Amino acid sequence: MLPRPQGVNQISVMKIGELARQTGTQVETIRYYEREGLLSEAARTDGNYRIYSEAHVERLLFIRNCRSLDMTLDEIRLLLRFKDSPAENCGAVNELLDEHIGHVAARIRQLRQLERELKELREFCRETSIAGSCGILNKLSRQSPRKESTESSVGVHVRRTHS
Amino acid sequence: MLPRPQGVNQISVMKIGELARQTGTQVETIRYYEREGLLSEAARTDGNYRIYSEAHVERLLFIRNCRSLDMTLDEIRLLLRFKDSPAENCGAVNELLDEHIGHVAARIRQLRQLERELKELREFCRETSIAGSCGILNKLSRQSPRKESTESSVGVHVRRTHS
DNA sequence: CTTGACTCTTTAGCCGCTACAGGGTTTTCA
DNA sequence: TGAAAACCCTGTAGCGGCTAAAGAGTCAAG
Repeated sequence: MLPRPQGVNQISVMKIGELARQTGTQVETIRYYEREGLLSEAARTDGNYRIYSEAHVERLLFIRNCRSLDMTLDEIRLLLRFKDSPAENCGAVNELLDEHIGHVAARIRQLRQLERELKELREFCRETSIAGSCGILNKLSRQSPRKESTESSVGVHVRRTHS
Repeated sequence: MLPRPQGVNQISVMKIGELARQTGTQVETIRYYEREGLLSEAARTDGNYRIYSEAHVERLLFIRNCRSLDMTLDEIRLLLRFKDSPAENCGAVNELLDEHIGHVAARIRQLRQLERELKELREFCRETSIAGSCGILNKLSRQSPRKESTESSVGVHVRRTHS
């Protein structure tokens, strides 16, 4: 029923695995986006397999692009709404992007400060010794926790360090 | 039975709310740390209330210090183990800190790159127009998603932009 | 006809909390 | 003294953005 998937392009109807391959997305992530309403519900084959076209590739690439720019799914949802109504004014798109840039910049400032503090802390134990007299452990015990910068308490919407 | 909490210090036995106040921690967070084994199980009053001493204040401040330096609970667990066995060599403490500094530095580099890309993207729609011809939306549709830097795919353990 | 690759749905887990709901205990104040 | 308020308890669910796994169905090749 469906043309069988080839290694390369020219296919315009495909199953989820091929969509995943063409966009560098995991299959589960695609289904997740569908549940979240970023992708509309796909048509199905007789065997209940989702089927996609080039249009889905484009839309998913859009989403993945936005994600690789660290936008939230909510932000992406908004952008998609504009993409879907091309007659509207795109001022809000610019606004969203400017805000997002602001968040990234704020997070960079936070992390720079954090880096300074960590390096300062590291200086407290230049030489390896026993834990009981380790300058780092002692410093960590005594300092009072610095409060998060005003920026972040104000809701910078920028995540922390670890992944 | 317990001396009643005063606005200021000198109290050495307290309930969870006072510990929370003295350390700037939420009550639920303290109970969470206990569940996670960062704080040992607290003694209880007749009425089943947790009771804490100065030692707990110190330990919790240590934890909150580490958290404000964006360490994971796993990292903190390791540091606490060293704190609890003062005879051991603290080389691993230095190592952990160096690694953590590396992660923060890597995340800063990633975010700088991200900032550059976002600003570049922003240039595609200098003037507000209609969404159908918005340079930003068009660019996002066409570009193929840049892969995350090798650093992050290698497991930099550094979170993304939003919070 | 079997094997194996693919797909389906549902559910749970990751991290570090945070926020309930629905109770019990203690303190305060009239 | 008694009622209300403030505090505490346990247990469970939710946040975001996936990821993984269980258990079953579908389909194409040899």
